[in-house]
Amino acid sequence: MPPRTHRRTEALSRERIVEAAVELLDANGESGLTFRTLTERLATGAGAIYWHVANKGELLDAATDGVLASALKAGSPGSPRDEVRAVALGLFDAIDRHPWLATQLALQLSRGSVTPRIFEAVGRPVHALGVPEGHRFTTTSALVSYILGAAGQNAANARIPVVPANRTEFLDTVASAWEELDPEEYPFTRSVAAELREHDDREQFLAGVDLILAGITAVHRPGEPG
Amino acid sequence: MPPRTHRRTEALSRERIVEAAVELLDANGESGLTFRTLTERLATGAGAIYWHVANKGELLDAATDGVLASALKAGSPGSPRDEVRAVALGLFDAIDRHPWLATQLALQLSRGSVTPRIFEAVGRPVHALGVPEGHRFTTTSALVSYILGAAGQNAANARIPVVPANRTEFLDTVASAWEELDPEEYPFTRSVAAELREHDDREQFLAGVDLILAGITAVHRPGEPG
DNA sequence: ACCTGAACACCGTTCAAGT
DNA sequence: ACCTGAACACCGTTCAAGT
Repeated sequence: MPPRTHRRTEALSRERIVEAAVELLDANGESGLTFRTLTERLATGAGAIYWHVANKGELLDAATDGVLASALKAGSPGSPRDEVRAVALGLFDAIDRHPWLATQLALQLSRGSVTPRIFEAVGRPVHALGVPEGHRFTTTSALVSYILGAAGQNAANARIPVVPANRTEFLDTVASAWEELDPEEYPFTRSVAAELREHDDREQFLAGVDLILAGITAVHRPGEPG
Repeated sequence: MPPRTHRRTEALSRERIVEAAVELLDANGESGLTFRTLTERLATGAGAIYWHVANKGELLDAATDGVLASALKAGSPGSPRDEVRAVALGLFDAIDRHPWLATQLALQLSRGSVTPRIFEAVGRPVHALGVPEGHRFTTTSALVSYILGAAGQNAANARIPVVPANRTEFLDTVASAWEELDPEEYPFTRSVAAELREHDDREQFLAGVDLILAGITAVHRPGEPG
């Protein structure tokens, strides 16, 4: 029996290609996915991949679709507010695990199936919250914009390679830099450096969601507590 | 006197390079800026550009910085709320004019001088609004996230080349597509297609800002009107 | 000190040729 | 029907050579 230097070659398929693409993106970021790394990983030629996938854009779309689907499918047992929070956190955590997702979502939001899926997930609880017709689209858009914007910033942070244990130290460095800023030009940013040092990304993200929820309540159901 | 086929060659400088880069980005998007197009435009060689600029990343940083500076420097005469709106609109319009700016801001927000500048511009009026210490960082972050997220989505839309006159028609196409969605899976998105058809991007953006401002008021100054 | 432009390594994509 | 891998056009970057 000859030594098996490579593991058994499974049949190439669209799924296996997309799966490998996601792994490469997760491991090495946007620039980690090239047709060279992909052919190497799949032990095949470039043409083989192009047989299953039209081009790199389609590959990125498929990767985005897959990851997005699993991010949005979390069950939603609680109140509308809890559901909004759950959907928001689902997207936040997905982008945290797959930083490239933020860029892709921003690029794909305009066209395709991405927008309706996110819209639907956020819009249902918005409706349930009692937001009147004529305001639901705008309200849902505001939430989606916030969620994607905040998660995208977080993803940008995640791209800076920092050992989790050093995160405190990292925040400390940034906070110290803020404290060194010109007091004439940056009085506010300086004054808020201490809050930066102590904040938690996830908590802060949720606080923003709650702020918008409070705004929704204030505008549309002014009688009730936030 | 010989015919002047090219206009007089001005001295190459960092400023002239960055200026040309912005023009190429505005005209043809992210992919419109390459060292080939840039050398052609400036009638020079690649090495000449590298003499003034370390690499493409630095060039993009400089382009971002310049455009951002002019976007944030609008005077602010009114109330804190008006100032928040003015800063938000300034960024929104800048990204509308320079769609590539959204991507750059998202990528650069983590490090560098970009964050403090935006933070300062948004944070000052937040402070003036009466948000108490301990909540200013989170509140400002929420606004900045929303502003960049919403503007980024808008920039993604702007990347789809549509003649302004056809915009109504374009929205109509998207809205019609939404109305064709599976009623089981997308009840909310379908129900909101009509609102999509009639919305105005800029108004909607401001409505989101106002929603967050209402939330801030509700949470931190519960006695006062939104 | 500043500029030229050929050369290099790398990228996405194509395609004739194989099985 | 599916895969191979050389080839193509293009990209960012370098660098010996010029002025």
